[in-house]
Order: sequence, then structure tokens, then C-alpha cells
Amino acid sequence: MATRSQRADALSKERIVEAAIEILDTEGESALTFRALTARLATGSGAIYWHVANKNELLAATTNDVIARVMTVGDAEPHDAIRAIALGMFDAIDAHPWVGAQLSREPWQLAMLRIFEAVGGPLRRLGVPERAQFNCASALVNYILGVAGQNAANARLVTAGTDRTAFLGGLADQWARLDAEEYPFVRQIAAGLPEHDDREQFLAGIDLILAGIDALIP
Amino acid sequence: MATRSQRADALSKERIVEAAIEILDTEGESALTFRALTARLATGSGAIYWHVANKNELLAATTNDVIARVMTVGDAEPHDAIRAIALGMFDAIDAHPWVGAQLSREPWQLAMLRIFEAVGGPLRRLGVPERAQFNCASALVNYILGVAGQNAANARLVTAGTDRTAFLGGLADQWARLDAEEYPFVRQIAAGLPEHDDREQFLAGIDLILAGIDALIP
DNA sequence: CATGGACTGGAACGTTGTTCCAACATGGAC
DNA sequence: GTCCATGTTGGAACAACGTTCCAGTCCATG
Repeated sequence: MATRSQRADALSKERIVEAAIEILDTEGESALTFRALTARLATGSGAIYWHVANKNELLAATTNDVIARVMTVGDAEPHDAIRAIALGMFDAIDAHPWVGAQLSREPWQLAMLRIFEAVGGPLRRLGVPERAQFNCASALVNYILGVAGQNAANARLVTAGTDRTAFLGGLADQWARLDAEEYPFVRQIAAGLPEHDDREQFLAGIDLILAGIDALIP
Repeated sequence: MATRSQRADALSKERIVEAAIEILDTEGESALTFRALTARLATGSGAIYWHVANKNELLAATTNDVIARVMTVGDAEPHDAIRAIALGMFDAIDAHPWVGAQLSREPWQLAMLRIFEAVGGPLRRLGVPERAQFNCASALVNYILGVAGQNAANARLVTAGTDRTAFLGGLADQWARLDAEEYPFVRQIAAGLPEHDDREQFLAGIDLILAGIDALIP
């Protein structure tokens, strides 16, 4: 009943996904084309399409691959467990910015369910009422995905231009020159932009939501 | 010194943006091509490129146009003001799902600054310490953008397939069939999926963050 | 050794964003 | 009234992309 053994040098979905991740990581989202893949794998597009339905499926597979490596649920105290998951996601997306873009493109894939599941356990252990668990998990996941998307977009802009601090400095200048009547808040924020830490700010948001969740516990 | 008067029938960036929004709303993101635009405006691509640098700028302009219409800051009580802004964003993205996708693609455009500004005012009035204002605004904006992105992606899936309830029902079935050991939380959630209200859940998330923010106020 | 299904490589197709340019319109200078 | 410089237009052309198609190659099995 087992499939007959394959060729020794056979291409496989795993090898294709692996090559795709390498291209995405080293050259960015726009560099992942079937032509680049055929070149790297020294094959033709037909061979790739034999293992993978289309580019969407390929991207979903790469995303799932990266997320699965990160989503390990520990048995830490619930708050810390959620922080660990969130930071794991943040770091994964920091290392592979294209994941952020992909997660907001095709939802309800395995990758997103993994995140939901990882967050759901600690929420239960925290004593959140069952009716509210879906809302709380959804808030956390949507916040994480929002940051993920922004980070992905930022990475696109920064690699395209110069280095990060110069980029932030330019942005701050630009904000500071906005109309004082119309954008007072943005101008105030601009001052602190260059030395602001994305990761720290991300965690502050998680803690904000966690504080809100705590208020729900009877 | 003023530019000499233009032709009476002149194309303009406004007319192009308007036509683009019409195409996006009625036929979806994938239908917005320069060829579709030239057909609708009865012109050539060169004429469009005279007014618009490229497709990215066109999309940024359409997004800014839609957001600007929504971002009116009232003088309501701060919590309600933030809820109003958030719901305005939600409804705008519900009506124009492509906006959600665009916001997570090209950040730091005018559209995002408008949202930051709209949220910043109420945060100040709420008495949030200045050091924490950036973090709070960022949490709210990122959450909103996360939901926006997911809604955009969902809209893509639902219009492609059947109606919404059937889609959610199918999704719930799929979730309920997941491995019981690996996905207990997702399976539990699946039961409530068909009758769940996106808008209500979105607002619940906003309230969660607002509750967390309240805890910061001295 | 022959067979047939698993698998491969590459040519080809249709569509996209973008560029380029010859032509047209218009209002001020003469 | 004529003419020209500038602003604007329409469409042909290009390169790159995702995808399809198919003739051919490989190899466990009969």
C-alpha cells in the first residue's frame, strides 16, 4: 500500500519550502519567484508545480514552517506563557519579516490556529470565563498580527533605504514638520521616535491587554 | 506665478483616485489594474502616469482618501471617543476591505498618522502619563490594523466563495475535526464561531485595551 | 527486458506594472 | 492671426511574473 520508493535525487515539498525560506530571508519577499526557485534548485517550473499547487500554497507552507518552530507551549505562569508566545512571534517576524505580511494575507491557515491554540491554554489556566476566552484570544492574536504586519512593512522600507537609525531619524524629522494644528500628537511622539525600541513597545502592548484581561477574571 | 489654466476636460489625480476606489469597491483588489483604469477613464496609461507616480502611490492615495473621511475627532468622553474612532475604522474597512490590506502594506503614510492623531487626543485627555502615551496609541493602532488586515483577507475569501454564514459554518466544521490533543482550544472555539459577531468582538478587544490603559492612570 | 506511472526541464501563454514617445491642446508672445 | 513652448494625452512596446503544457526521463515492478 505504501507508495513505491521515489528517485534518490527526488525533489520534495520540504526541499522547495526550505529553498523558498532561504530566498525570502536573504533577498526579501519580492525576490521569491518561480524563476529564482528553479535557478536555486537547478530544475524547471514544472517540477516545482508537481509538488506545490501554486505560489499561495508555497507561501502558506513557508509561514507554517516558521511559526511551528516557534510555537512551543511551556507550563510557565499564564502571564509569562503569553508573553513568551508573543515575544516568540515578534522575534520570528523580526528574523523573517515576510511572515508578517503573509499572516495578514491568507488567514485561517494552520499557522494562525497554532497561535490561537498557544494563547488559549494560558487564558484557560488564568481563569478567564469561557464566554470571554474567544474575545481575549482574538484580541491578543489580532494585536500580534497587527504588529507583525507593520514590522514586515518596515523591514521592506528599511532594507530598501539606509540603516534603521537613519531611517527613524528621517521619519522623525518628517513628522516634526507636520502642521502643528492638525498633528500635535504625532509631533510630540516624533521626539521620542529615534530611540524607541519596537520590541519593548510591543511587550508594553501585550501587558496592556493582559491587564485588561485580568480585570475580567471573577 | 500660478500655473497656467489647464484643459477643461483634464484628467486629475482626484478623478483617477475616485475611479480607482470605484473599481476596488465593486470588483475587488485584484481588479484594479492600469488597464482597467484606462478603460474606465477612457484614456491611456501614459496619461495616468502623468498624474500618479506608480501603483503604490495610487493605492496610498485611495487609502488616505477613505481614512480621511472617517477620522473626525469629536469631543466625546475619551473612552467613547476612542471607541468611536475604532468603530469608524472598522466600518470603513468593512465597507472597503482593500483598505485593510493596504494599511499593512505601506505604513507611515498619512492615513496611519491620522489614526495616531485621532487616538492621541483622547489619550491625553484621559490623563495617561506622557511617557506611556506613545505605547498606548501604538497598542490601539496595531490592534486596529491587525483586525483590519484579517477582515480584508476574510473579505477576499468570502466573496470568492459562498455567503458568510456558510463560509463560517464550513470553517467551524473544519476546526472541529482537528486533532483533539493538539487543538483543544480551537475546537472549543469552533462551536461558537458561526454565530459570532466580528464587530462586537472587535469592540471587546478595544475595551480590553482601554481597561489596561485605565490601570496606568495615576 | 519491457511497461507505465512518478517525476522532470523548459518552452510558451496571458497578464501585469512601467516606460517611452509621437501627437495633440492651449494660451501668451509677437 | 500665427506660432511656439509647455503641459497633457493615448497607445505601442518591454521585461517580468505566475501558470500551463508536454515531450521526455527515470526506475520499481511484472
